[in-house]
Amino acid sequence: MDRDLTMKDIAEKADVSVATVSRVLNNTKPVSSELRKKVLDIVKKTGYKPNALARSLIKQRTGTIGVIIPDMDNETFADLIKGIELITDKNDYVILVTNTMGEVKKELKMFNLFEEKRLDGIIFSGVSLTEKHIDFFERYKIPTVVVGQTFNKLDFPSVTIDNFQASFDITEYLIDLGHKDIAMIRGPIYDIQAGKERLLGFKTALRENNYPVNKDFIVEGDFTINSGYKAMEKIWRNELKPTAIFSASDKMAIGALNYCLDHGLKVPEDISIVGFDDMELATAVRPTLTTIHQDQVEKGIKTAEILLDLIEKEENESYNIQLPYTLIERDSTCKRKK
Amino acid sequence: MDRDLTMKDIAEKADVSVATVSRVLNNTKPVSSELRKKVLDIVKKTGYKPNALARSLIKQRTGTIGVIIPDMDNETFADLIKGIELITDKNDYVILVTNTMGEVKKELKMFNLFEEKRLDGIIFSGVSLTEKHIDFFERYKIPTVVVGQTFNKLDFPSVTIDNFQASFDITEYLIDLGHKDIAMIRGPIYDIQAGKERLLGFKTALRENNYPVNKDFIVEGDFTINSGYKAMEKIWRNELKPTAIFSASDKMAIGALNYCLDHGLKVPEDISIVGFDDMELATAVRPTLTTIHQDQVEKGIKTAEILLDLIEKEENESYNIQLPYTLIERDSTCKRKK
DNA sequence: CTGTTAGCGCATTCAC
DNA sequence: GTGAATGCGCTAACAG
Repeated sequence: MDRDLTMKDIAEKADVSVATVSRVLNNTKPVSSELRKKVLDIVKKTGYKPNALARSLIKQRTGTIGVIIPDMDNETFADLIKGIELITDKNDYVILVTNTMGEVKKELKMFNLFEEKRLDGIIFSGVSLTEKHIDFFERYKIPTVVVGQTFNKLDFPSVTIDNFQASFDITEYLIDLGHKDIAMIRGPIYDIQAGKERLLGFKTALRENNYPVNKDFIVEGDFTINSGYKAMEKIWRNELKPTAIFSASDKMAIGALNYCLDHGLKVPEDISIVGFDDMELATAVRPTLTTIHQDQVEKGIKTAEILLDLIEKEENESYNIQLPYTLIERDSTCKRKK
Repeated sequence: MDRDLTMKDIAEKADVSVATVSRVLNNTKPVSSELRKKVLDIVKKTGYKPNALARSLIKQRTGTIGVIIPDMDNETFADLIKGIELITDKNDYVILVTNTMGEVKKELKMFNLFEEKRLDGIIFSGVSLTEKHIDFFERYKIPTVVVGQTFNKLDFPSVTIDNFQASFDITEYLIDLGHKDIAMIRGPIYDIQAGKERLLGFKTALRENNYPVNKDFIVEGDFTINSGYKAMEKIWRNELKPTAIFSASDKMAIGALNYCLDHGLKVPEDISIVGFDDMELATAVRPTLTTIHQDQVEKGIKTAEILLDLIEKEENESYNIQLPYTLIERDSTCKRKK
C-alpha cells in the first residue's frame, strides 16, 4: 500500500502552507476564498482524508466511546446499543463494542484497552464489580455511565427502570386475577437489578397481600429459555401446583410456557404465565405473553445523552435515572378458575 | 482531568531514557534486568498506560477493524459479530461496530470515518453496492472481507453458504414428503443471497420435479415476523391452498406459523412450514421449526480469520468460501395427508 | 546494552 | 490573512 496522503502533500500541491490547509479543513480561522477553493479542489481531486489519529493526539479527544455488555446476542442489549448508536452517530462519535460474556478477565482487558486508546467515555452494563474494577476506576477518571444496574461503591450516573416496582406491579396483577399460588422463576441474585430487585418486588407483593412466600415456588434460572424450561419442570414437581408463574425474563417465561405446552397444560386456562422485558419473542409465541414492557432503545438513548453531556460539559454529578415501564396484558394470563 | 502520564515522565522517574522505557514496554530490544525492573516498578506504581494513538501514528496500525452490518438486533448478525469478536479479541484487535439499518448514507459515512481513523480492515455484510461504494473502494485500498453476500464488481474475499443449494434441498425435502402445492415467502430480490439465490433454489427444485411454479404462491416479505404473517395471509387468499410453505427466513416462517395458528389451521397436519437460518426462535415456538441450520458464529470466525490474514500477511487473493449448512427436521413438517 | 534524535500527521501558537 | 515553528506521545534508526 502506498503511503497515505498527508496535509503536507496537499499544501504543496495547492502551493500554500499546511496551516492554511488545516484552517480550511477545520473552518477554524478565516482564509481567503481564493485559497480556500484551491485547497478544497485538491482535497477533492486527491481524495485526501485527514488522519484522525494525529488529530486525536493533539486534541486529546478520540470521538469514540467504549461499550461493554455481556452479550449482544440478547435482544435487550442489541436494542440498547442501537439506542446508544442513534445518539453517538448524531454527534459524530463512534462506538467500540465488546461482549464480555460475563468474564471478568475480558472486562478488565477491555477497560485497559479503552484507556490506552484514550476513548472519550465508557458505557457499561451487566458488569459484576470486583476490587480490580474499583481500582481501575479510582485511578482512571473517565466519563462513565452505567445502564441497567447501579453501584453503591462507585458513583457513576446510571439509567435503569424501577425493577422492584415493576415486579411488584405484575405480581399484584396476578393476584388481582385471583391467583394465590404464584411461583417465580428468578434470575441470579448477584444481578442486583434483574435478579435481586425483581425477586424483592415479587416477595413484597405477596407479603402485602398476606400470601405466604413458598420457598419451593421460587426457582432460579439464568435468563435463558432452557433454564426457564428446567425451572418450570422443577416447580411442577411440587405437591402443590401453582396457577400462575412470574418469570424474571421473557426468555425464561417462554421456557416455562414450552414446558407447559409440551406436557399438556393449557396456557392460560390451566396456568397463567407472565414475563419481563417485552422482547420480540413475547409476541412471536402463542399464546402471546403478558409482560413488563421496557424500552431498551430509549434506555440507550438516555444513557448516551448523559455520557455525551459528561464528556462535553464536563459535569460530574452522579444520579440515577429511572425510565418508565408498562404492564402489557396479552394472552398468556387469565382469571384463576375456581 | 490531569494531563496524562507520558513515557517521558516514566523515564525521568526511573532515571533512564524514553527509549529504554519503550524497550522494556515492548520487549523490542534487550535491556538490563536492573533497569527493566526499575522501569516496570514505576510503571506499576504510577499506573502508566501507553498512548495507543501515538503508537498507532508511528506504526501505521491501529489494531481495530470496522464492522458494518444492517442491524444487530437481528440474531443472525449478533452471532456473526460474536464470531468475529472471538477471533479479533484473541489477536488483540478491537472492533468498531455500526448498524446502518440499510441506509446507504450511513454506510458511506462510516466508510469515510473508518478511513480517517485508519482502521486496519473492514468487514461488511448486507450492504447494497452503489457507485459511491465502488468509488470508495477503488480509491481506498484497505483489507476488506464481505460476509453473507458476494459482489461481482468488487473482488473481495467473501464467506457465505450455498443459499441456492440449501433452498433446493429443503424444497426437495418438502417434495419428498409428498407436497406438491408449495408456496414460498421470499425476501427482496436485491438481496442476492438471501433473496434471489434462495428463490432460485426453490424454483429450480420445483422445475426439476416437473411441478409448475405458481406465481400466486410466491410472495415477498422483508424477513420480519410481521411480513411473514402478511405474506401468509395473502397466500391463503388464493383459491388453491398450498400444503407446505417454504419461508426464506425463520422469522417470516414464524409469522406464517402464527397466521395459521390464529386461523385454526393445524401445523403440520394441515400445512407444513419450513424456515431458514435456525435462529433461537426456531426452537422457542411450538411446533418447533424445520429449517436450514447455518452457523453464524462460525461464519464470523472464518470471516475474521480471513481478514486478519489479509492484514498481517498482506495476501491479496479474492475467493469465496462456502460454509456448510444442514437441514434440521423438527415438528413443523410432516407427510402430506391424502 | 543505553541515550539522543528525528519524525509519524496534524493543530496551534507566534510572527508578519 | 498567511506562513514558520513547536509539540501531542511514541518508536526506530543512529551513535556510542
